[in-house]
Amino acid sequence: MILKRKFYECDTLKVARELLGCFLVRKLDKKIIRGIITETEAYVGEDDLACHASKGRTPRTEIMYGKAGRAYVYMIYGMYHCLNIVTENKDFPAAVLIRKLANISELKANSRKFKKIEAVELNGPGKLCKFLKIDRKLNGSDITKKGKLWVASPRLVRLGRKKLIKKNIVASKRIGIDYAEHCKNYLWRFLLKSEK
DNA sequence: TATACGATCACCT
DNA sequence: GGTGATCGTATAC
Repeated sequence: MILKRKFYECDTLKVARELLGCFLVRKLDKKIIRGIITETEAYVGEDDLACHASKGRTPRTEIMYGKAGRAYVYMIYGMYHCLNIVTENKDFPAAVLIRKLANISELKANSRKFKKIEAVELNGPGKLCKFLKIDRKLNGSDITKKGKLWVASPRLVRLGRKKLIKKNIVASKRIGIDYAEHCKNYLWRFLLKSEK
């Protein structure tokens, strides 16, 4: 089931946690690629010095002030892109950075089922965007509709998987934000431990 | 117009 | 542990 706008319109830390275990799905010309989200980070409001919106509204951060459930994609270090999903209410800037995907699989045009791609590991926002061909053309696109990019909950959620995931979430400090003063110590990075 | 630097990654020692 | 690649963005002039 595709995640609806309402899912993203609430507390960013909650959304960051609940995205763990969900599928990120990318539709390309000739195939669909998906993976399970296993690492996220929350960036919340102008008071969060690590959040791009800490400097207020700019052309770049405007998307974070918009409605929830849309993609915020930006270029970093001149060579990589990062994918975020906008959360919370209009005019409150917040988003969840998608950092890692596991169990990458693809559905080819002439096939009926997803096939796991063993060789690929998308551990890191830059690598993830590169493999899924996510760049700034997708900035602002609606994640709550089956277009080029969306998020779906795993089928087993109703059978108790949700509780299992909750028990396996680890919180830690966010990566690469040493400049963010006291905010760098917030435990706003969430990882899904291996369920083995 | 000029400059400094980053929500990264691969490669080096 | 450290560094370079590479360019959009914010900020200073």
